[in-house]
Amino acid sequence: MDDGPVAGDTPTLHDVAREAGVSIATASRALNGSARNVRAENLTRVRAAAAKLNYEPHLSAQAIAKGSTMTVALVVRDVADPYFSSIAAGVTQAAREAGLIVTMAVADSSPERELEIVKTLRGQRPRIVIIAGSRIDGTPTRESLIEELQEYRTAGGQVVLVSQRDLPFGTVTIDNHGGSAALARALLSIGYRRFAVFHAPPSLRTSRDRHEGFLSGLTGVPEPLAIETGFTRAGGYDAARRLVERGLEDVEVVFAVNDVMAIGAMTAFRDAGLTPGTDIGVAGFDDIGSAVDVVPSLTSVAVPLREAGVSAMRLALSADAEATTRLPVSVVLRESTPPRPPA
Amino acid sequence: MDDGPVAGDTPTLHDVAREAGVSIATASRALNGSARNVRAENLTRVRAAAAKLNYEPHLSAQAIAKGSTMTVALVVRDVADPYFSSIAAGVTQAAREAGLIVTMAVADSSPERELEIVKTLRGQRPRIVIIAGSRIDGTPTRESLIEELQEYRTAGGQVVLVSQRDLPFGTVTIDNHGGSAALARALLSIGYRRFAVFHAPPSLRTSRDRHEGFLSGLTGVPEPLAIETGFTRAGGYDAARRLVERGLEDVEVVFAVNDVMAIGAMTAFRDAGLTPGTDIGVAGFDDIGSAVDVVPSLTSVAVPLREAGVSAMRLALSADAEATTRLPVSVVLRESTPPRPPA
DNA sequence: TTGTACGCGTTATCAT
DNA sequence: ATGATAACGCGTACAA
Repeated sequence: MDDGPVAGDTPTLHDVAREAGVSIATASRALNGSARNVRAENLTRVRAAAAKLNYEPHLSAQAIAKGSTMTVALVVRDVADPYFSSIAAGVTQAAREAGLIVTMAVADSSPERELEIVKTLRGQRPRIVIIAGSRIDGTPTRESLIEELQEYRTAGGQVVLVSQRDLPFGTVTIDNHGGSAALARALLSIGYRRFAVFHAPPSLRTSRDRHEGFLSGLTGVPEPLAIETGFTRAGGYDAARRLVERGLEDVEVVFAVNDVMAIGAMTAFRDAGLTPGTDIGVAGFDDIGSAVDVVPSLTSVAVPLREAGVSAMRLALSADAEATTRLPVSVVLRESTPPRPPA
Repeated sequence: MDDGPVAGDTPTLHDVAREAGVSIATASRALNGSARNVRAENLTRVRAAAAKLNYEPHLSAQAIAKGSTMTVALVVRDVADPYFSSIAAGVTQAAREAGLIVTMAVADSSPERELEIVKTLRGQRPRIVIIAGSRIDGTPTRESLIEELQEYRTAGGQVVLVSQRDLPFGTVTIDNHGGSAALARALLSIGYRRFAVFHAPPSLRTSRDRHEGFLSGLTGVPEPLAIETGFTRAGGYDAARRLVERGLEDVEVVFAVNDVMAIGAMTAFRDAGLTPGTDIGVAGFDDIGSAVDVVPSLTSVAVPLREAGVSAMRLALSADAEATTRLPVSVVLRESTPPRPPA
């Protein structure tokens, strides 16, 4: 009658080996390594012992022994934002399928914070680093960040950026420019001629691309009115309020560079006594879940966010260091931009 | 002129020590341990060397050397759901303040998957395990899960459950029962008398608590009509459709046990030609962000989700193994339940 | 205060 | 096929 390990102690490989009556090396082989090179009987004995002791290998120990981890480090701007949480969902799903563990850090829209995260993240020695929604465009930390990310590479890690292009790393982009252009053409085709654009500061690359893409899709109409504001619901609300104060004049439809801005704008219009869809058209970008639940339902450009997360992982696992995946988007016309009869 | 470590190699403490001309032990003390016991000059030398080499300590190595990690393992039902992503935001924020690393796993609404996750998670030897939105009520895996979680405890880890009570672990609950009762009283006070409840199967504890709480708040009115459906937007849509098909009869207001269900229900009513708020009142629970952006804006019960995540971390760090934090909720009446003049 | 040496749990190399 | 044993990178007694 053996009394096993001391109560309250987590069993180690050593305990399993002892329980199975084999050496620790054989136990290791039976559980993790090349199971082919171990006698069938010992294999079952070890497995039985592991099950009996409820043994789980110590990942950290494995990591330092093998010289590499099973970790993918995910950095997002804000988990609570449906945009990023959808990407995170895709990443975790793909990571699970690949048997990897996901660690998550939140950058809070701060480039400094982001740099700090990426720095300390190195301590984890992640196999893969995925950064979603960074705004490293034109920030003073840009160079340092690139440098820091290079180090992961030389250390054998993969770096993938989501929706951040022009950097020497694997990249998953969504076709912001093309999607906005397609939206512009769609709105033209159903009769709209006078446009306004609610956009964020151009240093935010996503906003700039969508803005420019929209302009490129407009032909033969007056220059749209551009209102700069925040990339948030509050920003959209504020821009709409300013537009109303200044006088709608002949603006027929507003394109907000993302859905939450568009939804905020709709609420602002309504607060000002205007009915979105009827008095003024509204379109967004992202096609977030609630786009179909607002009234009127929101015209938008559908972005496969979850797919973006999955693609990021796929890219990282492909070991193709600087490949780019561009995700297709699709225009979804809804009630917020009803067809407009020619004047 | 020294040539430092081989290019492409991640510097170790050994490299730092060599660069600074001290022993590994001194380098270790200077960077992490008791910095008091090292001469000022060596301290600066080591720090300079670490900075020059851009050294980051290998967390896995630290973990096995110290015998404990800096990891908090977060298990959520679905990251893409705003409910859980808000909790996750709170957890990551609090973890950051405590200098801990968050790993995230998604349980996909499956108790089996949840058990599997909790099992393999042990490999991480997390300091803290936080489980949000489990549905371990009455499932066959319940006992195994409890047993598994106990092991974390005996291994020196902390376990905290969010919105899951009656288990021998730290718990953060939201006052589902009380909040629903308060909502019921509020609706009574503005004139509603005939109710319907859209709820999920009672094995889902959250749904059951909200349902029962609502009933307990109703006095002197007919038994509400109860429609069982899924805990999702689609479930809400479906329940509303069924209610309409069956005939609204005298139902004046619907309470859906969460907001996404309520929003789905509103869309279903509208699809059926009814105007929510006017033809039928609708109320939800959670007060998710889009509650103010739907039309009519949704009456709900506000839940401090982010706070829940923060509280879970606080609880875990307090080392008070089985304490319970109950988060207060508050009724928010909006346009979806306009005051109803007495008949 | 500093350095030496051992231990953490695992994998991998090398004999056997 | 199996068992010693040397790594892996770090913390920390212990000795100096």
